[in-house]
Amino acid sequence: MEFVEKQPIYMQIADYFCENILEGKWKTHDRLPSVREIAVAMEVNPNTAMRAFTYLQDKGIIYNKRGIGYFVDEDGHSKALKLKRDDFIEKDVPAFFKTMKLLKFSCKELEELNKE
Amino acid sequence: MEFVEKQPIYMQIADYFCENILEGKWKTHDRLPSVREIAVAMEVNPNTAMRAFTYLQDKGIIYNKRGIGYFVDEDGHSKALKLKRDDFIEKDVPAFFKTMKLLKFSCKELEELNKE
Amino acid sequence: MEFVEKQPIYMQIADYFCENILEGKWKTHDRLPSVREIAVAMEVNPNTAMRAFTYLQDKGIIYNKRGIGYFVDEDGHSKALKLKRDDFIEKDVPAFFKTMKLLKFSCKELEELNKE
Amino acid sequence: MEFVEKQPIYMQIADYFCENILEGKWKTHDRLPSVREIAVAMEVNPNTAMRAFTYLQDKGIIYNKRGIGYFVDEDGHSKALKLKRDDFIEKDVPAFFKTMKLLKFSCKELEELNKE
DNA sequence: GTGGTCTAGACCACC
DNA sequence: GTGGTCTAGACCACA
Repeated sequence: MEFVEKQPIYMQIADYFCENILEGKWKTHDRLPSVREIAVAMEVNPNTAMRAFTYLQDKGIIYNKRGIGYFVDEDGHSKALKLKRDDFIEKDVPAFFKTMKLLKFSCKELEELNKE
Repeated sequence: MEFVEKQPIYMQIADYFCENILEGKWKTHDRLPSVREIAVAMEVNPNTAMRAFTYLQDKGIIYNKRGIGYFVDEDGHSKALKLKRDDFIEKDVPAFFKTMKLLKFSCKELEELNKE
Repeated sequence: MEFVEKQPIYMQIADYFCENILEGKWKTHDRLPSVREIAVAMEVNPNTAMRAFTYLQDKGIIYNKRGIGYFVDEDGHSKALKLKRDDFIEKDVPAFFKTMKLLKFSCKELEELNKE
Repeated sequence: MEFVEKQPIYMQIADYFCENILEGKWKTHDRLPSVREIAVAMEVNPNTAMRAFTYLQDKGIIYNKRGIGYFVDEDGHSKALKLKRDDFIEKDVPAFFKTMKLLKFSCKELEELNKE
């Protein structure tokens, strides 16, 4: 049996910023909080916060101005959307359908929950 | 920010048995593997396996015959179903819809993935 | 005036492995030294060695087997070649031509040095 | 493994003046900017700028008139050229050929890049 | 033994 | 102030 691992903290931070960019909290060329601010606010080591930013930069979602900070990339929103959608389709959706099937959860029931 | 911790192992084991009962692998009054067997098979401390059984017994899904083992309860299947459905409806479904909304994921797209 | 920065150590380590893969010292699916071995051999912190590997893994040059080590990827050689060539063409070659021009260094002279 | 350290700043400044003399920006007996001017312009400690001049004076590329300033030597251009060429031939060219060989970079490819 | 994550804290260059 | 790199050392899961 394989046990489920927790998501690394730096990934959860990256996810957090991804989601906030998708929600429009930070728009193109907006400056994100500094590494140190995040470290304090999230009670995390600066290195861990940094790692989240490095990850997002690698993905082309944010960019860096030396000595100033990190900013949402021109294509940040769309890149974040693609990243999250791919993940959603690959992992979340199949798992969701599997559980639905296991619980004999009908699409009708699902639709009613959606309306609420 | 609060970080997501990993699910305790005993809960993952309890989930595993729940799912297998729902799938019909173990039916009413079937005897489940012994704590020791599970501990060996899953490479887990016997106490951890025991804790999973205690949890399932509390939920009325399995019962215990002293010195013999654990068995699926008369209502085990339905109780497991209810437990899982409640959890599904309370947590998984809202989270799923929230993500769908965030990603502008249409029901149509979802249906197509379901067909595949 | 902008001063030239030194290449980060982890990048120099990554370069080192790149070059050795190109030279054929490590071939496809060969296991590279462990993070700890490198740290000791190069008198570097394990984190720094790790960072070099993470970088090479991101580039698709090496891959990882959990608990075993890092290995040269199927396409590792070609990926490393492309990475290095792009860098060479973008940076080294223009700088080289610029210096040649500055020093009035003819192609003929260059060719003679090449023969030696 | 030995890691490459960055070039000392005073050497980078010396290089800068060498290049400008070679480009003809400063000709024989031209007065170079004062140590203080350089220090301000390059945001560098005056001692560092001074060290660059001392180095160039040692090489016979510039000379000093006490209380007036530094000037390009009679043979400054040719000495600078020799210095740079020697360095180019001893270090840059072999390194360049080595990389070319490693990357299987043909002379033909190089020529085409030169034309552009 | 392996890699992966994380903390604590340092030093650096750039703005 | 900002990020970038690096060290030292810890704990974890996996093999």
